[in-house]
Amino acid sequence: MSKAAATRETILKKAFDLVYRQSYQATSIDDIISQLQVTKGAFFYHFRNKDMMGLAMIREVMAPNMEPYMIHVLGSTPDALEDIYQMVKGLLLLNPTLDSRYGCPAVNLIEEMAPVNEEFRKALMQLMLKWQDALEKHLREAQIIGQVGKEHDAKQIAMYITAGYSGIRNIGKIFGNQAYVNYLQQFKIYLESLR
Amino acid sequence: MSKAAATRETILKKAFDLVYRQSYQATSIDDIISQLQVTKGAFFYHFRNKDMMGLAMIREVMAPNMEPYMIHVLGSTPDALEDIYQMVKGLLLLNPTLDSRYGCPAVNLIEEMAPVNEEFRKALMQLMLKWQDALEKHLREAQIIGQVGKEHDAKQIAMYITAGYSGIRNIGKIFGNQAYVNYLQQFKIYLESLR
DNA sequence: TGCAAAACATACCAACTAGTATTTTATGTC
DNA sequence: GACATAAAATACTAGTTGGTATGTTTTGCA
Repeated sequence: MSKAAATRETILKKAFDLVYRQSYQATSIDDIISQLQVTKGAFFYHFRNKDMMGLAMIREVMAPNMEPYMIHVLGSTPDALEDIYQMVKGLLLLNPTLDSRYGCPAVNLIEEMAPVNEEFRKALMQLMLKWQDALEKHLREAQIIGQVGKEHDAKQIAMYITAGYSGIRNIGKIFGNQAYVNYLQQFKIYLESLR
Repeated sequence: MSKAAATRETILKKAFDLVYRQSYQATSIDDIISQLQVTKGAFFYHFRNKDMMGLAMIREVMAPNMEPYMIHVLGSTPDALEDIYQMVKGLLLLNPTLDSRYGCPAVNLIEEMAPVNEEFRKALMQLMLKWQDALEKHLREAQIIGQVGKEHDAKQIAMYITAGYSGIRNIGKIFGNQAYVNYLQQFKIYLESLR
């Protein structure tokens, strides 16, 4: 990787780091560059403005980051519903980069930016669709091999699962990790009802 | 009500209005007062600083506002689970003051402020607890009269329901009202599994 | 009716914001 | 090694922010 590409990448990664803890709008460009050996000239050489940087952050940091935990993890056990349970449990309790206090980077950005910036909304919708589509496909395959009842709507279930995850990320911000533990118990009950 | 109390109230209500659409941190004091016949002197006479106003807004506008739709509505049909379904449906699809684009005022504020301001976190936790406690009580009564299985944990279900609601408010910001309709179908299935 | 306190109005400030204009340095290519 | 361009550094600006200092008006009440 060229030095220029490395500069661009460090900006995006530091931005992601700060945005996760402070929100996008509360993270200033000065915030980002002051924690790196990067000046404002470099920042605006690589990005036309702050929003272009934010969109690049979604596509080049957040999208690749989520794949292993939200998509590739599906298929790691013999049981499809257990896979899904483990995916959510992994995200909530086992992922060392995520903190109940700060929630989920994607959920946070949707909450903050979708209503006020149409380009962010679209980019974040792509992110969420990638997850939902993977879940839907996983559920359909489970229906074929008899692990999930054929009477259920895979697409709807996929959306319901992501909604539940988003929601407990919100509740977790006020009640902490204990909310995750309680949620997972009810989530398990829900998943079992799909067999 | 005294004129001074009225001034205070209009500030809080206009703040709520703007915060709902723009978020708390993106709503400036100038924003609020410029849309009213109120000056900065009046604002800082009634509130020590912006955050004290925000906390007053939670306790004096948001908390009373939520009660009819989130608590008193429980008990309006003969069936406890139908009550809960209608409550969520009412919030998502029938409430004219809420918009899928902007989500739910309480969920938004939790998402934004809980991680960065401990006082906001506590005030919002009280808000959420009031809802969860009402749901829990409602579920316990339903268990006694045989409308909900006694094997279920009412407190956990109450939290799970609020998490689901929070989550679909998030998803709704990117997919719009159609997400609400889909969610409600799955939510109904979940509720029925509790009988 | 007088007067103190409450309620508000006005003018201001220092810190911070995204973004620009201009200059300097690094890098690859012939 | 010359030269063009990419990459980055520096200094600046206009606008916005929460908050303050100080002055004026309104209100309740002795």
